[in-house]
Amino acid sequence: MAEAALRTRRADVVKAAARLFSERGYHGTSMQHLGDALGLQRGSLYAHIGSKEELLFDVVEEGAERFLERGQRALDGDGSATERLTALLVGHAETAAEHLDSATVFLNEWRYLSEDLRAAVQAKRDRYEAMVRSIVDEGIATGEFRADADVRFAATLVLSAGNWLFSWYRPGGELGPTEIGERFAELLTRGLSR
Amino acid sequence: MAEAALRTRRADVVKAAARLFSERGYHGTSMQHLGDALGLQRGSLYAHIGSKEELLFDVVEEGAERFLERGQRALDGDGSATERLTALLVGHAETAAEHLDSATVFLNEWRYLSEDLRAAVQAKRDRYEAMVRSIVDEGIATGEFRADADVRFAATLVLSAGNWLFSWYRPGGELGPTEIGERFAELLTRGLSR
DNA sequence: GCTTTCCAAACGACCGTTTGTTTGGAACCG
DNA sequence: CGGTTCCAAACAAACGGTCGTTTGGAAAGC
Repeated sequence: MAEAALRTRRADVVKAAARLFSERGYHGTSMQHLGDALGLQRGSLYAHIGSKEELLFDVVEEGAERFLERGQRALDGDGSATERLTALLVGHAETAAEHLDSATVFLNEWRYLSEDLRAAVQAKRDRYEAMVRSIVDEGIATGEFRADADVRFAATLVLSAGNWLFSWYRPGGELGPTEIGERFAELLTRGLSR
Repeated sequence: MAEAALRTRRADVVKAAARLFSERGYHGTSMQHLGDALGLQRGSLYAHIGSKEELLFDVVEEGAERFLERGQRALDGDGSATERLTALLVGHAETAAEHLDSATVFLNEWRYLSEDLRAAVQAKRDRYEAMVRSIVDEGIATGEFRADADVRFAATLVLSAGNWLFSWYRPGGELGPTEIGERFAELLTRGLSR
C-alpha cells in the first residue's frame, strides 16, 4: 500500500512533468512551474524524485518504451511486409497520439540528458530504427518492395513521417491517428505518381 | 563604415547564438555561454542586441527566410510537378545542410518566442506549406499525380521528410544534401512497392 | 507510532539586464 | 602637425529575481 501510494504520487509528478516539458521544454520548465501545476511547494517535490534530470529520464524512457512495445507487436504479427509496415506506422501514430506529451519529450528533449542517460536512450532509438529497417529488408527479400531501394534511406523516410507527427498532430482533428498511419503507409508504398 | 562595422559585429553575435541555440536549446543557453563563445562579458553583448529574445527571433527569421527563398525558386522554375517537387526537396535539404544551425533553431526553438514574434514566424511557415501544397495540386491537376491523393496529407509527408532532416543529418556522411533531396523525391513519387 | 506527505525557510549559484566608466582609434579642425 | 571631439566597443560591478536542491519539523493516515 505504502509502495503503491508512493508510486501513485510519483506517477502524478512524472505525468505533470511530461506535460510541462513538452509544452515549455525541459530548460524552460522550472521546479516552481511543476510545483504550481501540482499544488505543491517546489521543495516538496523532492520527497518523490531524486532530481529534475531523473524526472526527464523517466519521461523519456516512458516514451521510448511505448514506441518499442508497439513496434515489436508490428514485427511479431504476421502478414506481408506492406501489412507490417502499415501496422508499424499505425502503431506509431496511435502511440504518439495517445501519449503526445511523453512522445514529444522523447523526441525533443532527450538530448538534454547527461551522457550516461542519453546513451541508454540512444540504444533504444537504435533498436527502433532497426525494427523499421528489418521490415523494409524483408519486403525487398520477398520481392514485395523495389530491389533498388536503399534500405536505410527508406527507413529514414518512414521514421521522418512518424517522428514529425508530434509537431503537427493535435487531438480533435479530422483524421484520427489510425487513419493517419494508414495513409502514410499507403503513400509511402504506392507513391504519389499514378 | 561605422554602420558596416556595427553590423558585422552584430552578425557575429547572431551566428554564435545560432550555434549555441541549436546545440543547447534557447533556454539552455545563457548570456554567459554566449559571451564566453565570443570572448566577451555577458553584459557587453547588450551593446549589440536588444534582448535575448530578439536574438532568437533574428536566428529564426534567418532560417525561415532561407527556406522561403529556395522554395520560391523551385516554384518559379519550369518543369513537371515531379521535377518541381524534386527541386523543392533538393533545395530544402541543401538549405538545411548549409545552414544547419539556424535551420535547427527555426524548427526546434521558434515556439519559445513570445506571441507577437511567433505569429510572424507562423505566417512564414504557412507560406512555405502552401508552396508544397501548390506543387502537389498542380501534379494532380495535370494528371501526373494520383487523383485520389489527399493534397494536404501528401504535403505533410513531404514536409515531414524535409523537416526531420535536421535531427539526423550531419555533414560528412555518405550522402550529400543534394542526393538526399533527390532520393526523397524519388521515393515519395514512385513509392516503395514494385 | 511509523511512514508518507508536505511546508517554510534557507543555501549558493546563476539568470537576463542595466549602469557608469574606460579604451582605442578615426574624424575633424586650427 | 597637434589637439580636440566623437564613437563604437568592451569591462567591472551591481540589480532584483529565479534556479535546483537541502534541511528540519509539522501534519495526516494507516
